[in-house]
Amino acid sequence: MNKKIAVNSQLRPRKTPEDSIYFDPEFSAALITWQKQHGRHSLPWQNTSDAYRVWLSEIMLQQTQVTAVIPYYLRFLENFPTVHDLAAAPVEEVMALWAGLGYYTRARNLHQCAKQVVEKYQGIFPSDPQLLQALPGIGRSTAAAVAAFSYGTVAAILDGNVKRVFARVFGINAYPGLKPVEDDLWLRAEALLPKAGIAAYTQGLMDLGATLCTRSKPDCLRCPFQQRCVAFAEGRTAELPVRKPKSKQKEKHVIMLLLEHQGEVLLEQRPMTGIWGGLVSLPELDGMQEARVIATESLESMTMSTTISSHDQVRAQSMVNNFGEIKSAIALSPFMHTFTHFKLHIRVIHFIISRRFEFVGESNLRWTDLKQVEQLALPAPVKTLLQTLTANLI
DNA sequence: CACTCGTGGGG
DNA sequence: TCCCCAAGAGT
Repeated sequence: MNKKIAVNSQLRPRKTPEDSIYFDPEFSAALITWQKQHGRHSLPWQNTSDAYRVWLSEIMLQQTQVTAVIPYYLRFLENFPTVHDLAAAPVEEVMALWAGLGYYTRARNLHQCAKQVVEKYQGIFPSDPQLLQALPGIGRSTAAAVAAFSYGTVAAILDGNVKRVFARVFGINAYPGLKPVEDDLWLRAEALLPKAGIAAYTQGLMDLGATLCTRSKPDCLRCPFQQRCVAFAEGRTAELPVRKPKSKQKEKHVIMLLLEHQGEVLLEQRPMTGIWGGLVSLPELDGMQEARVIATESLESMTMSTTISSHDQVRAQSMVNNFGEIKSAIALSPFMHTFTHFKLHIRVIHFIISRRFEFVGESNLRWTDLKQVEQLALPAPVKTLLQTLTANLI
């Protein structure tokens, strides 16, 4: 008896949906039918099985809404029609095209991934999700989506849409971000996979979550799962999925130096790690040290407090000492930029100077023509600021 | 594994 | 104004 089981498991080394207590072929059948009739069919990255386009869209859509992605996707395709074009491009160009879309590690991984696909796979994305997942920027869910849409490989996705749909349909009473809960959701996702029609099924999960099973005001009357949905039956669509436990918003402060000289501004390449990693931005002083820059119209009365860190003090003083004649020093209105995990209070001091100073040795600082703003990988608020500055100069 | 990493839109 | 969070991955 035991021997027979062992033989069976050897013949079927991989777990199939039938093995799971969550197995339910009617789920996928209903979803596939719905998707074909009511799903989305004309998004820019649909109606193609080109793995490059599928992959590009999936990376951009990670944690990002469709409406935000569309212009970036089209721009990338124009500049990089194939994975070979992307792989051959300088990383600065990739970063510049990505600027504004957020999560900038995605852009560097995108570029690295393109290079690896060209080198290892002759520019042809593999169809095996495990091989895809070994590439930078491609996780379990993205690997499955790319394989399914490009090659019809049967593999499970588990994105925000799927988590929300499952949480409601199956009445999951715990925050989906918790490890054990997410593990259970993966088991369900695997068990519910169809034998055929994986592309329509995968698209259906996304479409259902995006168009009907939205986080607020879900359109349950048109939902193909209304009859079986736990949340609908119990009137708990507003409570499910369980919200993320809120952690207190941290706040940070920073002072940015906007040094301008004859249509040029001083910009600094940011380190690869941390916020806005790898982007170009304005030089910063650490505002957490209660730094105070008192900017006035006259050079003589411009002072900087000594309460800032020694590093920043040296940095600021070296700049100030090299200003030459300061034509004007104006503190712009402070503003705030909100991230997922904290708020950044930004104060910008705008100096217009008469002499452009240079730097000794290696430096991440460089003077840049304001006309190049559009081609630079700038953080969204900094880009807005510089665009406003440019507009006012005209 | 809990945390980090952007931005824009909706309620 | 403020909070939530969207086609997640890397550490």
